[in-house]
Amino acid sequence: MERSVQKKENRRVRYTRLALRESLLAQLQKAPLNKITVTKVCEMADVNRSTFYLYYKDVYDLMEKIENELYEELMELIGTSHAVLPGPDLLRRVYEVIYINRDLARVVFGKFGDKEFMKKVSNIYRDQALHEWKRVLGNTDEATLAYLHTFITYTNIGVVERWILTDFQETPEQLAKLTYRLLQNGVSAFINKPLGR
Amino acid sequence: MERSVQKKENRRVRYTRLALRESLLAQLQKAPLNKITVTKVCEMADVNRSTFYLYYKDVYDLMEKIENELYEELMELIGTSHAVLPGPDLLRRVYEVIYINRDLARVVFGKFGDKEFMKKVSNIYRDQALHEWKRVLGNTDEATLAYLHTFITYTNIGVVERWILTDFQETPEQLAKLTYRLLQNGVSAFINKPLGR
DNA sequence: ATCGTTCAATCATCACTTTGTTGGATTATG
DNA sequence: CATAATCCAACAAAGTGATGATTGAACGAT
Repeated sequence: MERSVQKKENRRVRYTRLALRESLLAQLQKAPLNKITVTKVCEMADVNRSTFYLYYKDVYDLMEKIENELYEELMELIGTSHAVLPGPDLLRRVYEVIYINRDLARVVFGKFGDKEFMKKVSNIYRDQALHEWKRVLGNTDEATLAYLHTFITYTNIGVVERWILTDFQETPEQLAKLTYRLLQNGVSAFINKPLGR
Repeated sequence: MERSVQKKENRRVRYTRLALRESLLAQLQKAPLNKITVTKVCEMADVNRSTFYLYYKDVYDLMEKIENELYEELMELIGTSHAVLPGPDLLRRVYEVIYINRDLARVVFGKFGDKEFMKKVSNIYRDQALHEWKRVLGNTDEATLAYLHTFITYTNIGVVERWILTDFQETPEQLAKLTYRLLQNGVSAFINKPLGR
């Protein structure tokens, strides 16, 4: 019985953190982050404001911490991939994690969510895949590679955002296939004719 | 001589608006919008705070107004297009507008910029092109069309963001070609095999 | 178990800044 | 000159950080 990472955080501490977290997420359903004050979050959470500052710098900091939990989970999945493109299998697993956390995802990626976050997630690929790209695409110049990465990232972001927006109509499996097809076709544009500035 | 929209704004009014606008943009170079207060904007602009509230609700409102100027300009270009894809020619003209306004664009799309804005711009296509898509793609279901639109939007966003981030290395012409190639190839994925949920 | 003891976690209160709003004085424009 | 635009200053209300005091969970001794 020794989940090493799990620290022996006080029941108090865990409750406080959870209360603040839930309060923020609840309020994000009604208002954008910039309209949500530390005071209001603490009121709803029934936690003293000074306690809030003990853990977080401001509401943005709190939001970041919440996001990071999802991020870490996705990181573990993606971090091991070394392909040119995220394969349909990896995509499916990523989408499954998002689906499982869909209550959180709706808020994080939703109308009032942080648009930067998804980009950060997609960037996990970058370093993993960079040298693999070079191998396949030959001596393509840096600028082309950069646009390739951008293309992969944003196709992913767009698909996922719409998926969430339309309330997860497709299965992770179906969405993975769709994304992969988009990526394959887009990338072929690079392979056949590099940017050649 | 009757530019109907142009109202007969006072020289004073125009100056006040400009001062506030420049002040905000200046501060956005150093801090995100949520750290910028009305008070500070007015100080730097040397405009009384009550005057600020005469024109804008808060800093977010001011930012929105600034963005809308760029938006209107792009709107005029894009609003007349009816093709399945934004053609290389239209893309070039759009990129040229962005290039001309690159000082503003850097801030709007930059590190502390509003990520929603670009999406809004890209959405101008949507309504224009929707029925054209149906014509070309046959009786494709709504979901597939939605993803098609998302794909077009985000490819565009990604390319432009990177373009700005890397300080406008390519010419609008070159960038238009690149984007068009990406879009063409991606869309072909839809044409050949619709989503078929 | 029950009791202290200890120390982290939480709270109550402070001084300060920002926010909207208002009424009236001042200034610039047409 | 008339008046629209701006400034001034004063206000209550709200939000912010930081302080030192208070509480309660964990633990060893009884």
